[in-house]
Amino acid sequence: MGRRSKEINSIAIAKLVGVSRSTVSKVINNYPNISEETRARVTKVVADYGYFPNLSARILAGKRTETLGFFHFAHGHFSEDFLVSSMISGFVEHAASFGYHILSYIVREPETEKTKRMVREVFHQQRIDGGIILGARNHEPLVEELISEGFALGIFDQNLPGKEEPNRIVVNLDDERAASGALRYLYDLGHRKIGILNGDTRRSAGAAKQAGFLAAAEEKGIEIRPEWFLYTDFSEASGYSSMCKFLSSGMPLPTAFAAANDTVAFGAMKAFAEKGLQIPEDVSIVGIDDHPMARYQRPALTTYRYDFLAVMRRLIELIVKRIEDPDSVDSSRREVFSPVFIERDSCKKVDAVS
Amino acid sequence: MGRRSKEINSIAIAKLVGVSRSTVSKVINNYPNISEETRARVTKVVADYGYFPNLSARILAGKRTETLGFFHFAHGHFSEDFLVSSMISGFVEHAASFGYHILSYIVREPETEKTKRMVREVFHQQRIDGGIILGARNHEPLVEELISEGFALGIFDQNLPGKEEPNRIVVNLDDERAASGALRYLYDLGHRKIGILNGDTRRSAGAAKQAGFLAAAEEKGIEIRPEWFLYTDFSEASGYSSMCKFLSSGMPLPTAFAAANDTVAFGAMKAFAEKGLQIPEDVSIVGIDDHPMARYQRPALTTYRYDFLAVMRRLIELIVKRIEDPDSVDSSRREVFSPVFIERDSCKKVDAVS
DNA sequence: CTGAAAGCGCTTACAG
DNA sequence: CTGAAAGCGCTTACAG
Repeated sequence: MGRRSKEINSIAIAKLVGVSRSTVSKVINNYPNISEETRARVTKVVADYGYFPNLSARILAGKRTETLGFFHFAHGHFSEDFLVSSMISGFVEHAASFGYHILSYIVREPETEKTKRMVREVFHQQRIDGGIILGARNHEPLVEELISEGFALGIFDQNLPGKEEPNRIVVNLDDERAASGALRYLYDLGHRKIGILNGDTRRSAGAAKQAGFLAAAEEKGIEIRPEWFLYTDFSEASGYSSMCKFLSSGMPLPTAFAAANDTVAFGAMKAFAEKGLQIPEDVSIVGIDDHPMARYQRPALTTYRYDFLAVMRRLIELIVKRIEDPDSVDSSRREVFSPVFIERDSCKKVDAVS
Repeated sequence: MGRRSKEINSIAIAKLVGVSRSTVSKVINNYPNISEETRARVTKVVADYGYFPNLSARILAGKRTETLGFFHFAHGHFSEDFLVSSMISGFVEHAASFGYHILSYIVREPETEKTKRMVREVFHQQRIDGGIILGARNHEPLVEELISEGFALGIFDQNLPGKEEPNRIVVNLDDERAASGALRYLYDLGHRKIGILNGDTRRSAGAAKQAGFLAAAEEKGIEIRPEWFLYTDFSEASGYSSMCKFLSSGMPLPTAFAAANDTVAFGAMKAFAEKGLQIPEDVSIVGIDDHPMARYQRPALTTYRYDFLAVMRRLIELIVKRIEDPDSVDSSRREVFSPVFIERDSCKKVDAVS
């Protein structure tokens, strides 16, 4: 009928071998002070009967769950899912190499009581040993609450420069460098009239990218005109609608745009296409991420590549270390990864007339 | 220090309210026969103290884990990861709507003792209530073993026509219909010299697609010449190398190819491009899947869309039903979903000369 | 090197 | 409607 019969337990194994459950347990857990002969006999019976110690009983007796929660804060839109979900495979495999299991969650409305409860429950139930947070805003109350409750958290993309943020492991990509690099690249191609498709500045990445755009503009002595500074929330839809609105405003067009991420650039490119504007003939555009789709755009999008996989690997490594030996990792660890420039076909050289 | 202090437990709650642990438990589990007054008092204290019953203790006492294992059999190549991982988000959310958690695994070498042990352990440890299997071959021994051990399994894409396969829920896409449809489409455009990029016939989808290609060819009275029948394992790399080999063989080119999936088509398109062949001017190609990248190809790939998300949703629904009430779902349930044709730019009309 | 016993935190018949 | 007690299956000091 598909119902499972009972599994064999440690008492049965002990009886079979003719030792105590303590001894079985010690063999299973590879403890010292067991004679080779006993160890061998227990091991054999365990293998013969296909015995697997019950996980819940082990956890209840004080063992770790060896499970990590992966919380993807998605804030209602699906824009990043494609990118994020394409990271999951590598993520799961890397965790597995440490012997850890991955429980995945999508967090759509972190401010909702229902969502908060769901997430907190996962931790408080002791379903996981620690969590990985992706896409949360800076100082997301839910995240701060979990940290204050003492849970082990690894966060991707969160930091407010100058602010102390204790008791968390944070791994970031160098957003400021990517953004300023993108702007400088356009400048070096001769562009002086440059527009920005800015991101969500409530998120660390958004704030850092804005800082990068502005710093490079200032460095090169070019002014970003307010009407060329467009706002998005990092989603393709917002990139599209922002650009549509701008294009139908009748304002003069800059010769190039730097976008806060590739997804936003995709949206803008769609808007350009609908208005009959050719890229890069009529307008250049550069993104950030090297989204899997970037090279399939027409034209292929020039961008900064973020090695998300490497970053996530590192985050897992650090969180596992922290879980297994809390003192081995600073209570407030921070690491930054650098992006790599990928030149493709979406930008052209232009006469540098200011 | 990041170490967690102990959580409050049901004894403490009971003491606080002035009732027994049994009563606390009954309130938590929403059992009847509790006075409204008691229920309210317990509920309040539970909320005030942020009490979450320990999961392991509950499972040990006989409750479900409310967790599903998602096992993606990847067979060593990464070809499908992109597609598969793009399904995970929707998958996780849908499971959440049933109150289920998702534990994800990538299974690379199912024949390895190490892998087998890892997978079986997840079930035997009682980490999950049931599993979802994706990408496994027909009669994959590991899967058959799990079924024979009595675990609840939902399988995507597995069936051998005519064979009885008990004790499993199987959900399939209508591969035969997609394949025969693709071939008929080419025929209707006037193509008579048609090549096939076949898939891995050890997998249900591969066998069914081959049957579909062949059936439609027979129906239309066209012959698939052996040299135009190319073999792949569903991966982009194999599509590419198969096509390269064919193109450098000096054999005459058919006017069109039908590919067992989009990924294989992508590989073939790359090979065409490298040989300077234009699509669809020199050769037409049609895929199956509507891979997220299909519309970004140059030219955009004509294909059959598989609604993977809908299929996975249904699979989850069925497996959850089965777990919660084993008699509510046939021990050998089977459902098939139909693909939808998506015409894009990779095929052209041709004079029908046999 | 081995084992008896306590303990982890819940649920569930059962009795009242 | 409520509670005392057994039981789930393990691990871990502790004693020997």
